[in-house]
Parts: sequence; structure tokens; C-alpha cells
Amino acid sequence: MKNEMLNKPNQLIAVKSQNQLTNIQRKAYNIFLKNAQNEVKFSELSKKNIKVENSYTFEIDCNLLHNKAGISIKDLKYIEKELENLMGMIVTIRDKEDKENWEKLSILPRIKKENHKYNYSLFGTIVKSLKEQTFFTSLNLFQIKNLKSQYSLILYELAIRYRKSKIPKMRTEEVRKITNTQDRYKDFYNFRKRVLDRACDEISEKTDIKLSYETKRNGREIAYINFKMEEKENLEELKQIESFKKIEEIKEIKYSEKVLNLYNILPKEDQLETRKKQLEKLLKEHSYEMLKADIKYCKKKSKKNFWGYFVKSINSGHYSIIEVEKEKAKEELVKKQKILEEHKKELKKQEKIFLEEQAKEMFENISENELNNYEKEYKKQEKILKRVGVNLESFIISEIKYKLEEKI
DNA sequence: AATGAGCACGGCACATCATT
DNA sequence: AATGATGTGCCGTGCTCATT
Repeated sequence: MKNEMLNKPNQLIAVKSQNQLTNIQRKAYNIFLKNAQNEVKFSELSKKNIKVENSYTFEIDCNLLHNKAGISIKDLKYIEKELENLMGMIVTIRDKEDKENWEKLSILPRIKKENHKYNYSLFGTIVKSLKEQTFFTSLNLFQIKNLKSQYSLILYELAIRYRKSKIPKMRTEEVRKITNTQDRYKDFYNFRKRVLDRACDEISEKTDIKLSYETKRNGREIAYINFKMEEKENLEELKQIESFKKIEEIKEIKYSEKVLNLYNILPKEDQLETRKKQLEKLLKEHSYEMLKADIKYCKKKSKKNFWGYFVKSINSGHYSIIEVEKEKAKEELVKKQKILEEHKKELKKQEKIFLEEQAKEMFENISENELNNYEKEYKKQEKILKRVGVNLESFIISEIKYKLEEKI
């Protein structure tokens, strides 16, 4: 189980509450959500209409949950207490049209342990968003499992939320808000060391992304924190290459000194692993000195197709197989490049869609200050813009989009 | 030039966590 | 209940930048 994906509703990404979520709570809750998401998408519940005002019940084996969440604690009472505290967490959902309207709900209203199983309820609002997945972040729970610091979890979820675009530059207070550290680490050095550095280091070490940050000052005070994320997508490939190299090295040891000597005087382009095998074979039928002389002779005579000339000059025509192999390798390469290109195209497409969404979301959360600035800008070019049919809202959204694009 | 705010850094004491 | 590990708050010193 390398990938255990949870499409987590964005409202649940940065849960704000009086008490902060410990990492055990956060991990456990992610698994509760994942379990519920499975049910609601694939079991008989998926056929039913989810009603916001109802609550829904799910069940998961205790050990399975502990295992998946990476909880190694054996003290069941301690876990019980953690789960109890988890129940006190409240999430607020604000109406997008009218910010005066809001809904507050407990993220885990009921839980029961019976026969090594957790039986728990979630409110319809949450279940519905798990099912519909309109604004969500796709979290790989496997990556999260080993994160120790609670701030790592929070920042990882944040980073993944903005995976396809860019983590917006945040005011320091904002970062403190989402990490629940407004009243903690007042000393910025401690905040940096205990929260930012620790989380970035841990995420970079243990997950599929690399996270770093830059700070920007406003006078003396550090006013902005700009997170930077890098994908580590080549990691698996690199590992494979590494292990492949090791196998090659082991193979190398098996060849005799004579084979290696001959191999070393081959033309550079012919120093392939297969040549060693072939040389070993040839050495059984021909003397070392003979082969050595042949190689030297053929190197001078035929620079274009050394090996073919060489083998012919001895007696056989094995080189054709190599040619075929080379051709195949070429085809493979072309195929891979095509796939890569398509992948890139798809990414760009998604990026565009995401940018649009992002810009709209940012517009909805725009500060008055920014709004005023944009209004000023708009008024400057009002005549032209109106003639083209661009109103203030679409002007701002396209401005935001433009800025986002620039960042990328 | 003097003053002070905000941060960097190391270090200490105490609190809390995670486990036995 | 005990304990080692880890987390947290706070202090002193020193630096830089901004204000007066």
C-alpha cells in the first residue's frame, strides 16, 4: 500500500480551534475521513442522497486505524483521551455568497469502541463534501504517516493544497494562525526553529515534496513568509537507477581480469555491459593475446562499426543482436518522451483550470486595501475597459490570475 | 548620536509527551 | 507511577534597522 489517497475537503485542511490538534489526532482523523470516503463513494451509501442535516455512521477496525495512521502507542486509555479531545474540534464553514452566514460543526460528533472496532458518526455536511469533492486536496496518507511534528502535518497539507500552483505568500500572522501558534513561540527565532525549520526539514526528508521558505521583512519585522515547494517525483526513478547500478557493480566483480582488460581497450562507445559477457564467451574459444590484437587492429580499421568488424574478423555475427537492441532502446526513448510531453500538456491544462479557481477564490477573500488599489487601477482605464465590456470583478480576477501566472 | 523594536543565538528550567 | 525524550518559555547578549 504505497498510495492511500484521501481527497480531503479544503475546509478541513486548516482547522482552527481553541485547542490544537495533536499529530495523533490529525492522523487518526485523516484515516476516519478516508474510511468514510471509501464508504460513501463505493458502498451502498454511494447510491443514496447525502442529506446535510443527517449524520452518518461508519466503522473501522481499531488496529487497522492505528496501523494506517502510524500510531504505535499501546496505551489504549491515552488514545481514548486523544480521540475525546478530537471531538472538541469545530470547523466553521462560511457561505461564499453571504459572509454573514456560517455553519459550525463538530468534526467528530460521536465515537464508540466495541469489539475492537471504532464506530463513529460524521455530520452530513462533511460526508457530502467527502462525496462531492468540489474543493479538495488530494493527500497521500502514506506520506503523512511518518511525520512527527504537528507543524509538518499542517504545512504538508497546505503545500499539497497548492501543489498545482504556488503557495501564496503569507503574512506571518497568517502562518501563525494556521499553525495555531499565535500565543506560542513569540520569540521569532524559536518560531523559525521549532515550527518552520523543523517542519520544512521533516517534510523534505520524509515525503514526496521538498518544502522551504523565505522570509521578507517590513522594516525590522518579518512580515511575510513565502513557502516554496519542489516535487521529488524523480525519487523513485533515481532509486531504481541506483539499485540497478549496484547490480551492475556486482556483476562486474564476477568477470575475470582478462575480460576487464579487453573491455577497457574497447572503443568508448562500445563499453557496454553486454560486451563483457561476449568477451567472456570469446575468451573460451580464443586466446587473450589474439583477441587483444584483434581489438587493436579493428579499432584502426573500422571506426563506425567496430564490434561488427571485430566479431566478423574472428568468426561470428552476434553483433546484429546488439544493433536490434540499440534500435529498441531508441524506440523506447521516443515513446517515453511522447508520454512525458503529453503529461506536461495535461499538467498545463490543469494548471489553467486551477489558476481560474484560485483567482476566484482569492478575489472572494480579497482585503479592502487590495480592493481599493484595484479600484484605483480600474478607474484609470475605466473608459477603455467598459467599452470592451470588462467590469470591476472580472478585471480584478484577471489581474490576480496574471499575478499568479507571473509567480509560476 | 541615542534610543528602542525586532530578531538571532545559546542556554537553562520546567512542562508535556510517549512509552514502559 | 516512573522515566527519558522532546517541547516550550524565558533570559542575556548582541546585531541591525528605524525613529527621534
